[in-house]
Amino acid sequence: MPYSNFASMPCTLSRPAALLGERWTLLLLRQIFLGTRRFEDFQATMDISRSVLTDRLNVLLQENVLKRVPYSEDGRTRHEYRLTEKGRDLYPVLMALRTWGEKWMAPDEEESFHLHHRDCGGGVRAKVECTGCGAELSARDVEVTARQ
Amino acid sequence: MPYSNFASMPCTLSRPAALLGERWTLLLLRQIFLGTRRFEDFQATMDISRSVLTDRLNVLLQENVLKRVPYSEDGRTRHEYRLTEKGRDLYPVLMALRTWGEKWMAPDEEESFHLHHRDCGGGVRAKVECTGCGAELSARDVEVTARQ
DNA sequence: GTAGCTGAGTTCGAAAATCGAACGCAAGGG
DNA sequence: CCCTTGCGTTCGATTTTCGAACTCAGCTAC
Repeated sequence: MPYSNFASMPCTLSRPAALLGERWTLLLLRQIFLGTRRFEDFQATMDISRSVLTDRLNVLLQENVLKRVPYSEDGRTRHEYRLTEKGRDLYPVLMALRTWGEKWMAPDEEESFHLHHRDCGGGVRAKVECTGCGAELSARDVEVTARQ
Repeated sequence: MPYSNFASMPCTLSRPAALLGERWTLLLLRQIFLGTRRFEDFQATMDISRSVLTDRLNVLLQENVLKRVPYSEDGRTRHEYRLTEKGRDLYPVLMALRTWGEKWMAPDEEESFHLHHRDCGGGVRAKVECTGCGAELSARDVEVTARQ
């Protein structure tokens, strides 16, 4: 099976993993969550090649993670890339990566940006929770019943 | 900046994103969390090319996400790939992908495997939480203070 | 009106990553 | 011995990515 076929696998983990597991896609989403919206700005801040950037943006548009929104500047109409609701819902994925990165890849390093809850100023952390009892879960607390 | 340089960026989100954003890596981790441990089994279930599989396993070994553990079978010593504590801590990342996949990529589809909390039988869900007040957070509840 | 600038891509040859198939190798079994 | 198994390595062909140049539309200045 080529990599691209995972995009159509009947598995709710494989398909997101294949989509976000393409080179640049996670880094592009990071940049978007940090507020970048325009082609030129992605290109400048990430130093990605323009053709690959075009491709990744188009994939995310097609998946309805991003939308192109027109706006005016100097009387000219341009477009910017913004998250859809589906895209905004990827926030836990990015935060899970960051929570992991803070714990395991930067023990005594300054964060390059700081996040806090608007309402109370608290920090931000991703976690896995039981929908039944509300307990926080680790891999070992969870049983897998495979169907394939 | 080439893609690989993100591996040394001083950002606790970029570096995990660059590591897990390599092709196959997320799918490989999925397979590991589902219990696959041996080279041949990865190769068979994912149909990844052997050389790339070798490379990805080595990267994850080097990052200390996986460890090679000897075991005996038929009196022969072999090795299997298992998660370290650092690796097990990636669980929220995978669960965040799955939570997203269930909501947005499979509205009326059977799950290909089922997960439940050993203790109470409940379902599993990833979320982002405020470390101050404990509220569940979405992207819009969080303020970013960039330092770069 | 025409020359230049700017944002947003497109094109294309070179370089890197991935693929698949064959090969290597060590340990056991027959 | 020769065969099998698990686990890789090697290598030539294909696919992706890279980087630099090119295009194009809509202003802005002259």
